[in-house]
Amino acid sequence: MPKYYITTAIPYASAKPHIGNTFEAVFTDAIARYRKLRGDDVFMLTGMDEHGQKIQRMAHELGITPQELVDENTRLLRANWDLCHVEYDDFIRTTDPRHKEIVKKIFKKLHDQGDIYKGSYEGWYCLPEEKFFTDSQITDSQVCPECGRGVEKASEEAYFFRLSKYSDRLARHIEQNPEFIMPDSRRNEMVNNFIKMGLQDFCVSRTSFSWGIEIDFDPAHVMYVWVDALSNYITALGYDPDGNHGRLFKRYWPCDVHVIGKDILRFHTLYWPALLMALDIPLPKQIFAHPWFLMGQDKMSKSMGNVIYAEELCSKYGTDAVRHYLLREMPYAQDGSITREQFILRCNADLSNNLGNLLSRTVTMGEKYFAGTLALSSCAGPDEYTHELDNLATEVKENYAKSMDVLSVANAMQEIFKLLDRANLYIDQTMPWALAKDEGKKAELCLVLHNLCKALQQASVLLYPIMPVAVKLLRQQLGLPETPGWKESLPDGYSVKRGPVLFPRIKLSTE
RNA sequence: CGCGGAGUGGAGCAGUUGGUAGCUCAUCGGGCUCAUAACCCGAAGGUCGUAGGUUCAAGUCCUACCUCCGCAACCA
Repeated sequence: MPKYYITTAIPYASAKPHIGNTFEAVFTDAIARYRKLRGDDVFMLTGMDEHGQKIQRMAHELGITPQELVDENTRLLRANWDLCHVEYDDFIRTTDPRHKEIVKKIFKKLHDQGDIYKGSYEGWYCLPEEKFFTDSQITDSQVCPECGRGVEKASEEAYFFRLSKYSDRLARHIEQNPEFIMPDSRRNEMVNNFIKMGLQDFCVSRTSFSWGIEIDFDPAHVMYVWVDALSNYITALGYDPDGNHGRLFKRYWPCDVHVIGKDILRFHTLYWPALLMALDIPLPKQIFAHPWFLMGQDKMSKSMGNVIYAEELCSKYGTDAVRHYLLREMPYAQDGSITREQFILRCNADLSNNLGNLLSRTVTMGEKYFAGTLALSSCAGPDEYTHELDNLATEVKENYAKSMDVLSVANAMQEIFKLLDRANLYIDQTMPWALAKDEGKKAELCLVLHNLCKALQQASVLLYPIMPVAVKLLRQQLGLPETPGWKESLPDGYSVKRGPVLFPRIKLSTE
């Protein structure tokens, strides 16, 4: 059985999860569910990044300990994942003892072999904010981008990782493995902006705050984000710098795909691979940087007050509708857009009118004309329509798989709706209500309903990674096992039973 | 001249290797009644950012320009 290891990035524990975090988790979950459906041995990892100065400050301002703060935000994140039916295999927190212990060993090993060295960090320092800023953040005005007060050049003793040493190897690897960074445009950004200019060492420790993993051999320092956070992908699997790796690491590493946001591309495509090279373990096969959701045309931000949270949408319209929207509307490489109106229109068109209504009319006719009991044996033999539907279903499934295989989820979903559209048309073409009036056409009528149930069953398989719970409800009405199988087919005999409306239409006016 | 994208009917988007411009929503007309006022058919609507070029043929390649967005390192 092929293995498949997939991860989300670990969000920073400074705030409750917004719709972008939710998207990433749902997207990753959908891919993981798809791979499981295909029969892979899947391991999905997610977690939380819990250290750093910002956490320390926030906790201080709130009058609580950093640990209390991250405990609460991690709880919120897991609640969000649960709400959205994100089924992960492990959740790693950078404050977990298992993580800290290994990261310390990693840091020590890298230091001992000379990949980490002590130097000094230079930047623009804002005294009142106690923060460093880069040249590009300061512009010409020489004021703090956060508080507007003056900044001055300052330096601080810090450890650095020798990224420069791995420049050439990294460049070669990216060139020889075009699928390593996806989409293409993101790879180009990294290559042109960084690789070609030669990589600079990066800072991996700080002395200006204490909420981080301690560096045992130099207690004045704590680890700065990179070594700490990025390592989560291997510490969770039981990686051991001494070589006594855990079972999971042996089974699942190297990672098949790290799903991340486009904002942290650099760290995952340059820093992380170089760290792995230094540790002498294989690189992940792919880093996929997904785009962002915009609120209409605008970037979502707390200061603009236009941030959307999954909880609200889920409670109003249902989790599966939210998953459907997020996955359907996020393009492969460009930012997607979400507004309340777009959301409602999309749900009504795809879920209520197309999918839900198709199920509804099919099951109703099954009950009305056959008392809910359908059997292939009482159907007429396959006709032209049957072959056409079967061929379409085969084609849709193939295209769906091709798209899902390259993480193009929105395109895969379009395929499913081609089949559902065709089934809705099929009803009008065959007019089962007319067949029902003629006792002599009972077998023909039976075939129509059987073909409709078959189309719904086929669609349910493909929809499962997207909307697991709705699919379960749909299949109940068709008398099928709750969980679909990739290669399953409709049984010869089954009974349909009308259930609650799958996706009630949402009225725009009530909002 | 920093780098990478995007600019397609009212709106949102598809358009792999160049060969009659498609989809969803909205609009208008018609059909049907099994269904969640849902479903089906038809129509109107685009000089595919601008200007050139290559080609028998370009949204699809080349050049220039305009507009918008992202990236531009030790920033979580």
